[in-house]
Amino acid sequence: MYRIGELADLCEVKADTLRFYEKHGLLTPSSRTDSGYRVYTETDAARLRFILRAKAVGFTLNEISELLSIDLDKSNWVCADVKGMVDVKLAQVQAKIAELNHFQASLQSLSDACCGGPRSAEHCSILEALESSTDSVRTEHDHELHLHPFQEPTDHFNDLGKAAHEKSGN
Amino acid sequence: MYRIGELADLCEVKADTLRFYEKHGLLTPSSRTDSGYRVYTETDAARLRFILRAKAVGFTLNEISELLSIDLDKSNWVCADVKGMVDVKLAQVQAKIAELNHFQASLQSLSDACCGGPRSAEHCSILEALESSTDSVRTEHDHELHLHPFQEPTDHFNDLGKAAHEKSGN
DNA sequence: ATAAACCTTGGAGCCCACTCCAAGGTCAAG
DNA sequence: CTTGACCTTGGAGTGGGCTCCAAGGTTTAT
Ligand SMILES: [Zn+2]
Ligand SMILES: [Zn+2]
Ligand SMILES: [Zn+2]
Ligand SMILES: [Zn+2]
Repeated sequence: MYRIGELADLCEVKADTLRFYEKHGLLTPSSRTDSGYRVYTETDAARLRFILRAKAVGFTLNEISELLSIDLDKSNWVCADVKGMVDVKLAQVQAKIAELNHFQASLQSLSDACCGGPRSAEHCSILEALESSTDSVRTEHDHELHLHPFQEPTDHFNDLGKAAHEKSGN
Repeated sequence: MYRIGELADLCEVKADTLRFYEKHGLLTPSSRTDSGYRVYTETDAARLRFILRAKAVGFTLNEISELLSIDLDKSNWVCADVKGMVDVKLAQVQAKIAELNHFQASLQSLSDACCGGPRSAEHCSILEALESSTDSVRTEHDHELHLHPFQEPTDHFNDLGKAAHEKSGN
């Protein structure tokens, strides 16, 4: 038997969260004290742990509601039903990962092209890339050129060397 | 000069979205007709494209507001500022990817352990894993045993063959 | 002249999972 | 008997990005 704060501490959740789960039908305490305090049994605690484990693998609370009702009525469901839910979620997660991998690659190429230094953002290749319609990103390879405008012919060599370091835009 | 629907079609966005961006200070049309219709210039269109490109690399609209104000006032910002925003976003995206990779691995091991067949969910290893406190997942390797309770000794061979296909739980 | 296709506004609703608040009741220790 | 830690409720707020609605005004084609 736990009061709300005890169960919350036990499962490293806030009491507010337990009230929220109750409001949404996921976890109703088995009883109340005379004064109205929620009283959770060990069974309630097990149900909370189920919820938290399902959350830890990426299910939403709505999906967890479904899983809970299946769990309480197993004989009317088959493995295909349960595995179906997992596989749908898996596909969603994989789709999201793919999207974020796109973001990650784009951000990395923007970051790589920018010197990150104290020079004016007027020359910043990140802003330039966001302004322009092309997908390629210019690398900021012209620092010394700006700082030393009167270069010797050997700077052509520098330019070529730097150019070789540049990432090609996609 | 575009009316709202024209710009929306041009950039494959809904007119509602453009009004939403305006309400949130991201994109205000340069003028209005006498009858109150929004009129967008080519500059406005460029700004919208900036917004859409920033969205495509994962920035939120609030972050895009910041980027836009930097872009309009470049001389008062430096590369470090811009690259900083990109790198913060990059770290956020990478953290989210890491979380989703966890989800993905957990879901995959749940899925792998379940037969996905038409048998009662009473034997489902997915539900069992969500109920139990251990992190390992039992593989459902006992189908034929249940369906054909009177087996010949050769079924031991079947069991071993199946066991070799099983993924080990984590 | 009239219909169709456009445009205007303010505001509500949605998904998701909390999180916080105010105003009060309860309970154990000192 | 007071203090402080706990508990109760309903409801509002957060961030994010739209999306839809109603009730009207405008433009264009026929
Ligand atoms: Zn720079
Ligand atoms: Zn830069
Ligand atoms: Zn099965
Ligand atoms: Zn199963």
